[in-house]
Amino acid sequence: MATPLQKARKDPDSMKARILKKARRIFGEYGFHGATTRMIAEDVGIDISTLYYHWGEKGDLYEAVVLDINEDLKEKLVAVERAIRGLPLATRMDIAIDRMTDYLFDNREISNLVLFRYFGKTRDASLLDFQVPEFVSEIARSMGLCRDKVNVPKIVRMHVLAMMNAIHNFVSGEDFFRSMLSVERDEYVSMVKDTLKYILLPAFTGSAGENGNNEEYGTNLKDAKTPSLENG
Amino acid sequence: MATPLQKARKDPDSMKARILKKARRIFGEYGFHGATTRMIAEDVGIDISTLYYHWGEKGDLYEAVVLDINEDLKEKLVAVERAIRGLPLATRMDIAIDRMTDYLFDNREISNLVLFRYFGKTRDASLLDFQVPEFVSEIARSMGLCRDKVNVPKIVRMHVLAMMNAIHNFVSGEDFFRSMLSVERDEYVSMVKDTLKYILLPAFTGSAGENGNNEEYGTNLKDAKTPSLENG
DNA sequence: TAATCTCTCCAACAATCGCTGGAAACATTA
DNA sequence: TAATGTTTCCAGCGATTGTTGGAGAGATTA
Repeated sequence: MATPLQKARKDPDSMKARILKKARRIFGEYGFHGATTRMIAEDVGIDISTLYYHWGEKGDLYEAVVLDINEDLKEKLVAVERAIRGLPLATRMDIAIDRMTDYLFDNREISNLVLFRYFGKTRDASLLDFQVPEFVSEIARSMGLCRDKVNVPKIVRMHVLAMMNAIHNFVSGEDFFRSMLSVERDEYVSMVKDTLKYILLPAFTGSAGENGNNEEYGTNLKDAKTPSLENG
Repeated sequence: MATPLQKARKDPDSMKARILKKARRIFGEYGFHGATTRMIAEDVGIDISTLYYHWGEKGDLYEAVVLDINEDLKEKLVAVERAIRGLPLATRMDIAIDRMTDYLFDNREISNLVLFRYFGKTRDASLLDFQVPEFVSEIARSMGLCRDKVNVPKIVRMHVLAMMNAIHNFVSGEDFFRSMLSVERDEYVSMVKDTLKYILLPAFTGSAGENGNNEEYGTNLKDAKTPSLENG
């Protein structure tokens, strides 16, 4: 018994998938209340009732969008984890920042929607009460930021949140920040990466550009075996 | 010739000011489209047409709200700058983080509205085309993060953006992150401060908890005379 | 062919949106 | 007191919102 979301992800050419794709973009740009079902339907090129035929209420479509990007995000995190496994901590972070930044710049709706979920509220609270796993602990483990692989300390989860938020902010606020700094797209992207590394690497690896020797993070962990996201 | 906003800020007991205060909170919680003029009027306890009598269109009220929090933010930055002037860089950052975090936790709508402005769009773009000064260069100067006091380099402005965004995120996302971590309010606030310092201090001052000896920032700047925000 | 199922659109619904005209209530001035 | 100006509310406007019923078009099955 496949859910509508599973069907859509299985067949990307189906009408369900086409609607979902546009819905991601529009919900991401305007938020839940800023987006209208008519905007989405018009973007797909279909009548509005066709949209309702496939996805039901606006809230259901929004939930599908959130779960959809969550699935994409998880797949990407697994791929990044595989790429950095076994490398020293500083290298792991360097690569992870590069890859996640590139990926999110190519899929801006993801950052937009994550931030909307963090910071925005809905008039009808019951529309947003569905649960979405947040991966912070998994990221902490795959980065090797804590020794205890079962129970990730709260403060470490805060550190991961700070990292992820920093990336999402620069991706999602691109238009605003770029016009503020008067830079082109390419220059902005590389400035984002530089800034993220400038700020994050020293904190987690000891000093900028070098491998970790911080007493809490670093040395003993930089090539520690880390558990996998893939069986979650 | 005083603008409505100036009148409201001058007399905090006036109806204009009472409406503005509630509007800050509701626009901050729900965003421009999520908030309705009826919600605001109901919150003040007045009829909706009274709101329109004082503030005109919804977009005008929203603009007044944004300019209002901007003025508050500027005043706070001036106060913080005065408190940290002349101190070593690490101390400056430590105090600035503490004060700004406390202030924004006490005035969450500010962080909410700043983030909405960065990441959200409006259906009618012309509603948001008013300009708001962004203070990034002033913050960079008052923190002593650059030598050239006239022209703050773009990469330094990016660093300031990263700092400010990190604070706004934790303030604005309090509900979400707290339920994610299962912590009480007080514990969350102190975890936020710890995390901000853990991440930001090493990058800007060389190593955690110590004064700066970074070759770009730090040494020569930690007690440099910095220009003031007050005459802006 | 007839019947059934899947899909798409047209038209319209009630509710809510931003917004306004005009009448009261109140305060100020003459 | 009378006249004028300011503030507030009631009632309602047109437009847009989310949402639905029902009629077709097309493919599949009987």
